[in-house]
Parts: sequence; structure tokens; C-alpha cells
Amino acid sequence: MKFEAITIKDIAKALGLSTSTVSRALRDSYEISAETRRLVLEYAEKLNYRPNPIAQSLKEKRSRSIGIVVCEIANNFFSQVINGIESVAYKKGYYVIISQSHESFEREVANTQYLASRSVDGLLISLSTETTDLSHLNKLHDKGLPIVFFDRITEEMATHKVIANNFNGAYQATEHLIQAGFRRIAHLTISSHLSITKERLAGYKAALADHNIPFDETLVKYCRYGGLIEGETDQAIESLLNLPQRPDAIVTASDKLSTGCLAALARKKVSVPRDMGIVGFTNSPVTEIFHPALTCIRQPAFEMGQVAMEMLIQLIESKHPITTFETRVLNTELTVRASSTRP
Amino acid sequence: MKFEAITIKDIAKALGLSTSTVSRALRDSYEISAETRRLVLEYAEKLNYRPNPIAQSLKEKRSRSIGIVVCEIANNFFSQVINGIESVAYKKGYYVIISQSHESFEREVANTQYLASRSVDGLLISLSTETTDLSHLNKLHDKGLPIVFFDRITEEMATHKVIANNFNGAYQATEHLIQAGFRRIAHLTISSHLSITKERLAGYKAALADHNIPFDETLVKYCRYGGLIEGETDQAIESLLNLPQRPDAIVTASDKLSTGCLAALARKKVSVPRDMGIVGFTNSPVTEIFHPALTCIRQPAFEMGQVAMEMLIQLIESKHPITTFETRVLNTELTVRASSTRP
DNA sequence: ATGAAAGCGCTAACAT
DNA sequence: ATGTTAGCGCTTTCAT
Repeated sequence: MKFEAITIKDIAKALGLSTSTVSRALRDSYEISAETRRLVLEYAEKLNYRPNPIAQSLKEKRSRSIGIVVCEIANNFFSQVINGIESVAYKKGYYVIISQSHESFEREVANTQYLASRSVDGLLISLSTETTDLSHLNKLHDKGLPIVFFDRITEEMATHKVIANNFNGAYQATEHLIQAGFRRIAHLTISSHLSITKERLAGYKAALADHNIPFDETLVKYCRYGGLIEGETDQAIESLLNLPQRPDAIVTASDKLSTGCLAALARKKVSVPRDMGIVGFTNSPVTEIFHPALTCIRQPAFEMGQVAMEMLIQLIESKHPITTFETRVLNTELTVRASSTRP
Repeated sequence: MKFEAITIKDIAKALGLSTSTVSRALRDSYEISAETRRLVLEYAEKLNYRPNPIAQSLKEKRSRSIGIVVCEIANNFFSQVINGIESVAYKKGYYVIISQSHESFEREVANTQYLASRSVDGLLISLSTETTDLSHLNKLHDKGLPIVFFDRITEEMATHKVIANNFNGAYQATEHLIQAGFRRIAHLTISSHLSITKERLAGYKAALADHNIPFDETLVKYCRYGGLIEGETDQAIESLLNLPQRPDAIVTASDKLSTGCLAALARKKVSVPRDMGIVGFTNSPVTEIFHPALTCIRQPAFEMGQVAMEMLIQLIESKHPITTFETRVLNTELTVRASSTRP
């Protein structure tokens, strides 16, 4: 027993007009008498008429809504990005549909499929850790669906992209630890094939090189699911601690890894920063109250969302097909706190 | 330039059938020859045919999707609830559309409006702090849209609801502080008219009463936006600290207030738990690494989402109108850590 | 068992 | 300036 909304037909009947006239009046079309328009608008207002977006979508093949695919909304970085996206979308009259891949390729495919079939006008996506095959996105893109990548991007598709300056962020983090007196610096990071992982690893290596510290492969630990699955982080920390030459500091590459690392070290009774310095990539709003307060690299998440949405709107609303694409790189910010300060 | 998907018409033409036959074959209707069905299904499979959900929605006035309205996804509690909802929805073949009110009444109305017009089959909602007028929801409900409330509920609508046992949670928190030796216990909470606020306040009062501690109005501080807006928490803490008789412990009623309180006290150089014991309602996964580790009341957020979604599906799929409704109350859990343990 | 046709609500090309 | 008509993709009633 679903409810009946008022339709254009009801208005037409009541006013003795045709549906097309009503439609024209409502959408403020050019050829319409001021009088008729007034009449229709007034009546529509009175009945609190709302056009049926489903019918509009079916007709126009657009929906003024856009889809977001992220791996987890329960992640400060992504929820902040989403807020940035929404802030722009809201102003421009777009509705935002949020979906989560939970780092699963299958879910990512299902979500993009669904969003496309729901006639979203565009897609904002950050890839799941499992994603290596991009055909689901390529197919949609080839068919004309505008797509903008953010954060976890791919080289395999020519379109707009927004990322944080991950290279610099990791460079800063590493250099800061070196300058604070740490020498044997490990890197705890996520799935090795993700774009952000490569960028951060490169920054880490560059900082070591610039300070004449040899790169040691064994000091880089990968957590495929970014610490999302049970025990992943603990194992990585364990193996770092068991190294013949234990590291004296760690650069962690994600929110979950940063907090997981602090927790694991606390359980192992490793004192931070005395026995282990930490700098973490994180957008947690509460790093200040961690024990110890966490030195961190913050990504401009909100801004990243704004930029991504603006780029997407540009793609959607452009009259001409766009052929030159841009990858915007936004600066990260280092905040120094206790976790990296030698007592 | 939008992309063309394969339609039922394409299949019909290719196979020399009518669209109705194809439709019947696809939906496994009663009167159809096994042979034709096989043919159609095979061909559809080959072309990777996907029915257009927009067209289906327009026709059937249902969408197999449901809408969620929460105030902030950047809140551990809500993101966990959403994950619970999704886990059930996914299994049952429903798609989930997430939207945020950002604690704004206007946004809440706009979101519910939009979701309804998009033919969601049902709504899961936790009210914004600004919401006192429920006519937007009542109107939809009266027209037959199934709605289930969770967490922040209302008495003004007869439907299924799910909440945490906020009374017990606050009671436990307060009693625990009393047993730990604290005597002058404050309550830092959110908007006074929210259901959860009243329930928690009642639990707090009951625990005091049961332990013969007089209730003192001045020890209850409300943060209208739950610490979401700048300085709200700091001011509340400030005014507690400036009381002629300063409290020796605080029960905080939300995630943001709990962390905000720890941060504010740290800035004020008030030592926790020595000079101030804290027990907080929070679903943060990292309370363990806070300084000090935070004693907390945890809400069964994931389970709450599961229950809410199951209830909603029951409403949606019931053949007969449902007239008796249920309010499920789920237990909270107290975890004792350093912030409430007298040295 | 299959097809023809109507209709969900809306828009727009084509009359007039 | 307004009306008529067709059609978006799908389901379903009514013929056959």
C-alpha cells in the first residue's frame, strides 16, 4: 500500500491544461504565458507538488545525483572526504549516494554497477585494496559515465584525479624522525599495489637516501587490509620487534595502522617515544589525547572531497567532451607531538 | 552522451519474441515454456543484461532500496550502526542509501523528502538534535512508508524502534564511579530534548539516588550540538571546573563529548583520574590508547543496525498492515580502564 | 504459451 | 502559447 503523490497530470486536469503545458510552466520554459505559469506554479505550490525524480531519471537518463564508493566510512579520512564532497554537492544541487566496498573487489563492482544502473550522473571513487582489474570502471567510463578518482587512484584510466602529496608526507615524516635522532626507521604500510602505498614508500626511501641512511627492505611491512582484519597489525609489529636489529622508529601509513601500532606497542610494553618513535598518517581528530600524543601527517581530506566534486561537476556539465585531464595534488601537514620527540 | 544499456527490447528483437515474453522469462513467471525461458536466460546472461531499476521503480513503486538518515557518519557509533544495517541489507538483497543531517533539521527534512521521492521502500532514522517537529516523517508514514527509528527515537510515532539501554548504561557508569570512590559526579550530555539524553539522565539520577547522593542540577551540563561545534565542550568543562564545589568525576554522554572532555581537561592540567574520574559513552575503537585509557559504556551499535534493518524488512514485506509495534532495548557494556580508577 | 497494448510520471519534438 | 503524441524500460492485463 504505497502512497500516491500528486503528479503533473493531476495539476493539468485540475487546471484544464495539458500535461506538457504544466511541465513547461514548472520548468520555466520559454514559450509560456506569464499568466499560465503563475497559475500552475501557484497550484503546484498549494498542493506541495514534487516532481518524481524516478520518472525524470527514466526520461532524461540523468538524476542530479552522484555516487561515492569508499572502502569504509568508519575511517576519519573517508568520512571527512565525504563531508567535503557533500558540501559542494549541496551547494550545486546534487544529491550524494554513499556506498562502501569494505575493501572487497566484489562489493566495489556491485556498488558501481548499482549506482550506474540508478543513473547517477557521475562517480567518485577510491579503490578497494583488492582491486587490480579495472574493467568494471572502464566499461562505465567508456560508455560515458564521468568518473573522478581520489586518494587511491589508478594509472589505467584517463580522467581527473585528486590525491594528497603522499610522497612529501612520507618524506616529511621520515625526515622529521631522522632529525629527532632516530636512525633505524621502519615503514608500516598497507597493500603494496595501491597508489598511495607506492607514493608513500617512495617518499620514505627518498628521505632516507637524502640523509644517507641505507634502505633496508626488511623494515617495510605490508598489511594487506590496512589493519582492518584481526591481528594484522599485531603480527607486523611483532615481526618488526623480532628483527635482529630492531627499528627505533616507525612511519605508519594509515589511520588504523597508526592506532593499531600504538596499541600493539603498549601491549608489548615498548615505550613510545623512548624505545620507539612514531609518526603516523592519520586524520583522527583525537591524536592529541592518545598516549602518547601522536605526531601525524594529516591529509587535506575535506578539501580533497571538495576538489573531487568540483572536478566531477565539471565533467558532468561540460558541453564538450573533455580530453585533457588533471591530477591535483594537495599538501599534507605534519604536526609534531610527543610520539616522535626523544625525551 | 550517456551510455546505452541492453534492454528487454533488445533481447526480444534478437530472439524474435515480444517484450512481455522476455519479461516473463526473466522473472520466472508461471506460464512460460521451459525452452523459451532457457533461451532468454542464456541470451540475457551472454549480454550481461541488467534490468533498469529506475524503470522498475517507476513501474512498481518500490526499489528494493532503503534510506538511512543519521546526523554524522564521522561518528563511530553511527558508522557501526550503518555497518550492521548493511550486513543484513546485503543478505536480503536490499540496497542502502546513506545520508547525513549534520544535526540540522532542514537537512533532515530535505534528506527524507529526497529518499521518499526516490522510492525507497523504507527509512531508518536517528533524529537530528534540532528536530522537534515530526510532521515530515509523520506525513510519509501516514502515506504508508515504513519507518524504523534507532537510537534517537520519538514517542510521537507508532512504529518499531531500537535503542540501547541508555538508562542502564548511565546507571552502570555512575554507580561504577561511586564504587570507585568518587562522590561529586557531574554529567556532561547533549541536547536536552533528545530521547537518549533523557534516558541517560534518568539512569544517572537513579544511581545517585540508590547510593544516597543528592542530585545537584548544577552538575548537569548540556551541549546542544554534542560537542560538534567549536568550543562547546570546552565551555561546559570550564563551567564545571569553576563551580564553587568542583566535581570529582564526570559521566559523558557521547563520543565527541568523551574525547572532548579528555582533551579539555588535559589543556586545563586537570589530572585524570586523580583529580577527575571519567566514564564516557563511546564506541571509539581506540579508547585503549587514550591518555588515560578511557573507561567506557559501549553501545551495541552493529547489532542495533542489524535489528533495525530486520524490523524494517518485516514492515516492508509484511502482507498485512502491522499494528503492534515493538521497541527493542539492547544492552550496553561497561569496560573499566584507567580513567575511573583512583590511584 | 505468447503477443499486443496500456501505463507508471515526465519531457520534448512536432503540430497548430 | 498550448495541445498532441511518442517514448524512456519495465510489468501486467487482456486477448489469442
